[in-house]
Parts: sequence; structure tokens; C-alpha cells
Amino acid sequence: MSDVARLAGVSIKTVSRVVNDEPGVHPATAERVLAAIDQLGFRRNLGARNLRRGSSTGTIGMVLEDVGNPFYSGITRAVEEVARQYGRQVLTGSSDEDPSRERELALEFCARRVDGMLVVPAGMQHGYLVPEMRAGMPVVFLDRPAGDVVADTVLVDNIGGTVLAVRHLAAHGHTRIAFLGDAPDIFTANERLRGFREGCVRAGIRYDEDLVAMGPHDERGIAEVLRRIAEHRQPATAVVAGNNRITVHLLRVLAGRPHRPALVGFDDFELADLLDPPVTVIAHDASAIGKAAAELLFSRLDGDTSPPRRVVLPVRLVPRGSGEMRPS
Amino acid sequence: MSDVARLAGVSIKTVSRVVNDEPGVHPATAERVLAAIDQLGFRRNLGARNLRRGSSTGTIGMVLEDVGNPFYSGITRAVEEVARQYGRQVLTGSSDEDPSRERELALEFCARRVDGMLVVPAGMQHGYLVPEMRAGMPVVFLDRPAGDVVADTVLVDNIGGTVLAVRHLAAHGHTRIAFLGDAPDIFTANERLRGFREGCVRAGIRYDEDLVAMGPHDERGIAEVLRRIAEHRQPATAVVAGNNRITVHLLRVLAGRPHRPALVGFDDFELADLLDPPVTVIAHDASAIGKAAAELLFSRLDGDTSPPRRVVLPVRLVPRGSGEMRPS
DNA sequence: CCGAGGCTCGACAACGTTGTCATGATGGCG
DNA sequence: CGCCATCATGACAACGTTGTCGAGCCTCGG
Repeated sequence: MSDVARLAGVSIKTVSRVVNDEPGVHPATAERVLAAIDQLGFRRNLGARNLRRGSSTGTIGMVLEDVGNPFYSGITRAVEEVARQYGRQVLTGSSDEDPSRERELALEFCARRVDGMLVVPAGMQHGYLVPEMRAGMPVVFLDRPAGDVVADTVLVDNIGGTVLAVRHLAAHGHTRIAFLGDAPDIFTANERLRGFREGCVRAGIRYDEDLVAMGPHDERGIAEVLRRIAEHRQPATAVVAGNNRITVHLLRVLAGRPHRPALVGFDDFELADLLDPPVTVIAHDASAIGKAAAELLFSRLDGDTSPPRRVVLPVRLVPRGSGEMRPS
Repeated sequence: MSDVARLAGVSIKTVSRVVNDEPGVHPATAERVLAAIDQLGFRRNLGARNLRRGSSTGTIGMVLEDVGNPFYSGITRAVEEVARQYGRQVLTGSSDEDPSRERELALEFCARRVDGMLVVPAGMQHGYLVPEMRAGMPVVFLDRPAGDVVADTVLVDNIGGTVLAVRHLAAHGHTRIAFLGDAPDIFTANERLRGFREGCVRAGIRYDEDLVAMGPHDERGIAEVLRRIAEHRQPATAVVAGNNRITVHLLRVLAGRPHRPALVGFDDFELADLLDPPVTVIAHDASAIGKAAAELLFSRLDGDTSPPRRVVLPVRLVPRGSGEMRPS
């Protein structure tokens, strides 16, 4: 900036005035300054600006599990959209379901003085965020609640969704239904298991632990589970898959088998409608989660100090065929 | 920081020494300082630190078309991975194929003094980056080359891929092949069209403009194009789809039709193998693109000053069935 | 007992920017 | 012509941090 000032024959303060469109600069002077800026390729240093003004950095941080997962990238996109409306940039980082990595990322964002943070919790301990939150940094948790702090949270109706799935299968005559979920220490996985159990109760079906597997989420593991379930004295005729990854892997394992169980998957996914049979799912909108969370965050930044909110977004069952098969 | 100093009864410089693990602080003093830091929830301000040290901000910027598109989110993930190895955070922004938005995002990143930038060009003008590049900021272009600056670029073999696709279809007896591509002002779309034409020449097939449609990339538009092509005196018996979005929309339009053309799609996509028939694609690895680009960027940051490189990543044809159908 | 040298620690400036205030020039008005 | 308001501009401090340098103290060898 001092280079620009020297070249234009003015003081740095005048340059500052020009780049900030402040009034009280003679048009001819402004012209000279702009020419100098152009010639030198000057770009003001936002870091220094924010430091001096004590204003916001114009960034928000987002810690999620894996940007590469379409579910989270849909969320990211929606967040970016909202952030743009509010003139903020988004810093993202993937925790890979590792609590210490989540913490590391979040603290790094804090050190960068983000205006607010969106977190998909990987662990159950979030006490490390308390100092920042007390200092006024809003934090919104997405998809899963925080372990040990009260804060705004945006979830989907995991229990209600799985109840729907079981009811749907039961309505088509299934009485032996299996549940394949993710590791039980993941909040959503656990909730969906609870929903599964409650769905069984409501549908008057016996809940059988032998038909439940939590954890395996690769093809090998799922094939193994399926084999075990098939060998049961009373095998399952239908399966509820606990998330989009599991559904996809399950489909791959089942591909080409003559006898396929009925299936309802949690999470919608692209091309589910074009498979054979089309896959019935519990659908919810990733971008709606991102949008709700981001808007909640920005309302806090706008000064909303009401008590922490817990938003639970609705899910809906999309019948496509795979859940409508009758037990053979 | 001065609060911490006051509370610990030391000067701010000593606090600085403690948070930076500098030697020469008495253990007892350090203890007091750490206690004060903990009590006050102090977190050092990275912005001020970077300003003072004149060092890098530890961030890189990434402008792409849409984080929500699995192709780009795969790239993003790979970039994040590499950035992490080099201790950098990633700022992302979606241009939505809008050149002015791309420019706005890129300049914003510059103002934040990112150490380097990855850009999926939306437009053809990148002169606005010249001042920063001259000032030493490395820029790597991904997926498409820059319009008017020479810089590192990572591409996939668009032409070779489409040539492969045509050869594959021709080998199965097709002589009337259609090409559905994206808008021709998009580099990849145009390259793939060139590859299509060259593929026709090499396979001894007549290149017929009536069977080419560039631009429509929603279901409605694609249905319309298909209708037009089907009404041709010599209709197409096979289609090459120019990218993953077009392939998916095309599949949806074709779903349930009795007579379906053979199909090869550019870009692989999840579940392509489970469709009926499974979709033959020209596959390339999104994460390989991101990895290559990020590594190129960091090699520049490490001081590599060799002339700009153009990396062209290979593609391969994955035969799955949809391209192996013979003309009826 | 003195000086050298090591160990702790603090005062100060500086990074690039902007807010505050002061300065000088200009113009209008009585 | 003198006064005051207005305009255009600059000098300076400050944001939170760290690099430089020097001060004070203690220890140890001569």
C-alpha cells in the first residue's frame, strides 16, 4: 500500500480511502491512486484489515465427516449458498469420523477467528469449544448432537424414519426384518436402531437381535452378515439399511442373487429410482440440513440470543418397489 | 494475550514465548502462563501472527463449479488430503459456471492471501490473476485449461477417451452414433466433441452433425434431442454421453423404453455397474485429478520453478454392457 | 572479589490496515 | 477583508502478534 502511495504521490491513508470508497477524495487524486493500484497489482490485505477493524473475518468454519460423501457435499453446497448471501467464505475440513481430528480442525478454525462454526460431531466431547462459545462464537451442530455442550442442533427424524420403514415392510407382509446399521457409537446409527426397535413393537413384530448387525459397512462385512442371517432358523425376508453407504454396498452384494430380500434404505441416493427393482428409501434433504444449520448460525451472528434450538427435519418414505415385495 | 500476561504477572512477550514453545522460559513461569491461558480460554490470533511474521497464511483457495457435484467433491476431498499433509487449510467456493463469480471468488481468496490457488475455470479470461501470479502465488488449473495465461494445468484425456468410446461402439457394429455433449463453450465438452469426431474418422464411420447435440443438459432437453435423432432417416443405434450429468439424465429418459440405444458415458459414476444394463463408461479418477493438482501446487510452493506443466491423466474404458449391445 | 557468560525476561518496533484528529487550502458571506 | 465552514489530505496510533535487543540476575572460574 505504501508502494501505491509513493507511486501516486499521496499518503497511504488516501490510498486506504480510495480502496474503501470513502468520500472526501478528489476525483483526480482517486484517479491517480487507482492507476497506481492497477499498475502495481495491489490487493488489500484482508487479514490486516480485519485485525485493525476488529471486525469479523468474514469466514465460517465447517467440520464434517467427509466432503467426498455426496450427502455431506450436498450439505456443504447449501451452506456455501447461504454463506454467500451473508458475504462469508467457508473453510471446510473432513474429520473422517476421528474425534481428535475434529478437534484439531475446529481449534484451527477458532485460531483463524472464524465468525461461526458448523460441526458434524465425530466424537462425544465438545468441551474444548466452550471457551469460544462463551466468547460469543456461535456453533451449530449438524446431523448429530454435541456430546456435552448445549448448542443449536439440526437433525433429521432418525427414529420416525426407521419406524416408517418397518411399518412399510410390515404392511407388505414381512414379519422377519433385519437391520444393518453403522457402528453403534455413531448417534444416527444408534437412533435408527432405536427407531427400528420401536417400529417392530408398533407393527407387532418380534424384535430379534439375531437379525441386527451394527458396524460392518464394507462389502465383505455385509456379505458375511447376510450369510449369517440367511442361515437363521427363521431367516429375514426384508432388510432395513441404516444409511446410504450401507444400502449401496448391500445392493452390490445382492446383485445377481436370485432371491433378494425386500429393502428399505435410510437416505435417498442418486439413481435409486433406476435400479431393478427401484430402491424404496427414507428420504431427507441434505441441502435442507445445510440450509437450516447455516441460517441458524447466521441468525445467531445477527444477534439472536434465544435459547439453543434443536431443529428436527422431517423425513418421508419414497416407495419405489424394493420395499413392496412380499415375502416368498 | 495481554490479559493472559496480566493474569500470569508476566509480559506479553513471555506469553508469546510460551505459546510458541520458545526456549528460555522458566518452567515455573511457563506453568503460570499456561494456567492463565487455560483459565481465560486464550487462543492465539493466527491472522495477527501471520501478519507480523510475514509468513504464509496456511491456506489455499479452490474455485470449482459446484461442490455438490460428486465429481468435484471427490476432487475437493483429494485436495484436502494433500493440503493436510502440508499443513494447510482449504477455502472452497462454487462458481456455478459463472465467470464473474469465479473471478470474484478468486480475488477474494487473493485478498485473504492464500498461499496458492486451484481453479476449475468457468470462463476463458484469467488475466485478473496475473498480478498475483507475478507476485509469486502459484495457480493450478484443473479439469480445464486457463483461457489466456500459461500456468500449470491438470486435465484428463478427453479426446482419447471419446475416441475410445466410439471405437468401442463401432467394434460392436454401430455405424450410426450420436453424441450428447454439454455447452460447446465448456472446454471439456468441446474437446470431447473433437474426440468424437476423430473417433468416427478412425473407425471409418461418417460423422453426421444431425446426430450431435451440444448444450441440453436437463431431462427435457435430452428427451427432445432423442426424439429428433430417432426421427432421422437413419437413426442412431448408439449414444455417447458427454459427462456424468448427461449420462444420468439420459438414463432417466430412456428408462422403461423398449428399444434402447447402446450407450457409453464419459465419467464414471456410482452404481453404474448395478443398472440394467450396466453402463459402460470412460472412467477417470476425480481424486487423482485433485491429488495431482494439489501436489503440483505444493511443489511450486516448495520452490519448484520449472516451466508450467500440463498434466494429462489417462482415462480407460470400463465395459459393462450398455456399450456392448449390437444394433438391432 | 571481579568479570564473563548464561539464563530469564521485558521494552519496543513492526507487519498492513484503518479510525481519529489535525492541518492547510479554498470558497462564500457579511 | 476577515471569519468560518467545507474540502482534501496527512500524521499518528492501534489492532494482536513476534523479532530484536538489551537489562538484570545468578553462577562460576580466575
